[in-house]
Amino acid sequence: MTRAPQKRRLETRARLLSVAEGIAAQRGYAGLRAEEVVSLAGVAKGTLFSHFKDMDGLLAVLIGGKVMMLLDKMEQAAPPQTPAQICALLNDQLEFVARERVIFDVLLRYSGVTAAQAEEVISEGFMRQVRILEGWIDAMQKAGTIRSDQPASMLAEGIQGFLNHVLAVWFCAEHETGDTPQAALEPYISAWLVT
Amino acid sequence: MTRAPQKRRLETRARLLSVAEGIAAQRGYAGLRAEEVVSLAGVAKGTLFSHFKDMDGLLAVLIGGKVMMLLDKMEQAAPPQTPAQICALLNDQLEFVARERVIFDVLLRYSGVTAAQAEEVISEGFMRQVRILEGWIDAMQKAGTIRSDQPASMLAEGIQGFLNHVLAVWFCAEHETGDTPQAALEPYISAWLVT
DNA sequence: AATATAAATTGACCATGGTCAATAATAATC
DNA sequence: GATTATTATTGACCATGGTCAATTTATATT
Repeated sequence: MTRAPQKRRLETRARLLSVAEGIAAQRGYAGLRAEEVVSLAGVAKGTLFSHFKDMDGLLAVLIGGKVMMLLDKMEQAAPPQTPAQICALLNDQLEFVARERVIFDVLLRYSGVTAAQAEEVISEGFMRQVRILEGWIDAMQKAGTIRSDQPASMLAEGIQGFLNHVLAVWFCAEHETGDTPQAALEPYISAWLVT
Repeated sequence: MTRAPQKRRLETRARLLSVAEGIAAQRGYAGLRAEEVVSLAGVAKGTLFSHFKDMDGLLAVLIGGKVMMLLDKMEQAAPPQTPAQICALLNDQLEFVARERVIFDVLLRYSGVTAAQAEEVISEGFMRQVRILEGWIDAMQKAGTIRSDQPASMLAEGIQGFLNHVLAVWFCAEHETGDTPQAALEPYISAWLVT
């Protein structure tokens, strides 16, 4: 049987996260160095890796937190009534992920449908997003403004696919094309949801 | 003006690739170690990185080669006439990518719409695949078996999005769900192409 | 053939993530 | 409060990718 973590451990973890967040805010997530985090947090290197499986694990917690905040906002907003409004509500999220390739990478890696590790805030966020989308879509289906030949869950997951797709293209194209991910998303969503 | 590469360089490159391919065939792409490749190829470490930007660059060339072979096969096959047949033709590709997460990662990273580096076989493969899909879809649109309210190019790119989506889910779920990527793909494609 | 210029390769060197036996701090038991 | 068991932390150590000034090899020029 595993015991609850001691107070000291929780404090250490909080310090590591807060330091890491500070660095990330300044130099970006990709700019995080294990050495720097532990030195600023005043702990040894091994401690970091006893709290997080690896650097990606740390990133996942940081990024997962941000995503949760964005989802909170999404949930509070008035439900969309058109595909275009769905896109508008996904704007912030798209903008956040588009900021750094490593965000996209981490989200894609840890956004499992099934949460294996407890620490994986990301899986949770992923599932939560699908649920939100599903709710919206369900309401729109009942209103008759979009197709109803497919279950809402499938349409919702499809939207996540398109989200990832436009982001992938965004990063691959190295921002050469003027198209933002937001602009690229709309046609897909519209075409996906048409009656 | 940059000169054409000398014979020696081409030989070295070929040896590096062949050695790397051998190791990959045995231990998987993720099992490639720079030290091992150069030692088996009989060159110094720096040589490898003068031929390829980094290990991912080497992987990209190896994987890009395989993808090209799969595309050859796809091109030779009889054009599909239903969404299900499209999926069937994408089977091999899906199976190849599903084999190792690192394949998916490399493809996603380098599958840019615009090829920056000459060496990026992957971008080329990516574009070629869209063209093939576009050809199929165009024919099916003319035959009236699928929707025609969207340009073939958009539908083709959407399919690539779904491909990546089911692969992402596949790797995230750690193969827990019995669903293969192939099985997961079909509903999306059907729903995407319906009239 | 001797010399000059450019291409190709080398390997010592560094940066960074990650490990793990040893130690310190905390909680449980007597 | 002394003893034992468990949890938390430590930091020397390793693995691996990647760099770059120096060196060797090939090509052009005289």
